[in-house]
Amino acid sequence: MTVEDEKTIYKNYISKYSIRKSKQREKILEIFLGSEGHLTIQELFQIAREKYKNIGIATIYRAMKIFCGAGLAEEVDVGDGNKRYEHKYNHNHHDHLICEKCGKIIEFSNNIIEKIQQDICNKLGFKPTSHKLQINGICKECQKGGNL
Amino acid sequence: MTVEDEKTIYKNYISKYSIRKSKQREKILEIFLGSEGHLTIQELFQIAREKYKNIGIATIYRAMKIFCGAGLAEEVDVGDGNKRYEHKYNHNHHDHLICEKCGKIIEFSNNIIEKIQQDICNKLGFKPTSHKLQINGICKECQKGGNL
DNA sequence: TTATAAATGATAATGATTATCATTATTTTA
DNA sequence: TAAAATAATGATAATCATTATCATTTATAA
Repeated sequence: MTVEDEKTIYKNYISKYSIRKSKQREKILEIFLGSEGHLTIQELFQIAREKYKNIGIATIYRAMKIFCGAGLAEEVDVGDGNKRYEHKYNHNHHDHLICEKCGKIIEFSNNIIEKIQQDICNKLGFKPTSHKLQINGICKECQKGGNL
Repeated sequence: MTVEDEKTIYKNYISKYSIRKSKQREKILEIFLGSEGHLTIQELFQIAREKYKNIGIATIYRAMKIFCGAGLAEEVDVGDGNKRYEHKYNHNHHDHLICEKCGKIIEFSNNIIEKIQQDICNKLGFKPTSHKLQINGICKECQKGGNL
């Protein structure tokens, strides 16, 4: 079961770096693992508040940073001024289509694009560590006027 | 001469939208047109201050927004928390390699990548309005330890 | 179990951007 | 051309996401 794998990765990570465990952080991990999509800090905070009345937003920030370090989460910046987080473990690299009307994020991936990027880097002697491709536009549903 | 073309575009644009002319904004336009690279608001502000002692930073923000509207400038967000501006007139679309050490921005473009993006959008019924591809990494010079 | 040091929650600080507003400058029009 | 109308400016307050601080709580090691 994937969630168990991810929890194991988390446990190994905090053990390796002498990070102490905390009930709050484990609750945040559960919320994150149980979520789909690309949640913002604010969204995670609101969900966490329902389950842990006094949790502070700083704890969400701190936890997500740790999950990113552990390879479980990845920041996604769609340019709306909010950091978002998506699952990274067992998820292949992908790119994003972002609907400017409804905010929906559609994932896609393409091997040829990846390959060309590698070639370009090789040619320039540039050592890539990460890359992102975002296409902004209007999704199929919103073109029909579905989401106004 | 390209700069003259751009000034003409600017004049036509402000005329069309009943935007009044201002010495400050014209100075900012000159600085922007005379610059290479991808300047931030702060950088533009500092240069403008040298030539126009009392200019306010809000005026830089306002001017760059107008230049974007006129199709002369385009915002570039490399994820460092600062908006940057590059020339748009007579510049084909291109993507960016960003060096994580020295901050250098290298431009590139590739027709095949563009074509594949179109195909993906067509397949999904997604109507693209813009897109950006950024590759982060270490540039050739910094790999040699040149920029530490 | 006690000493230690990390984690938390509240909130202050930061930094980029936007809004506000009195003043100045540009246009319009009489 | 002069006066009226209104946009632009500069200073600065407001906003908003994120980070830092710090007293208190909690987890771990001795």
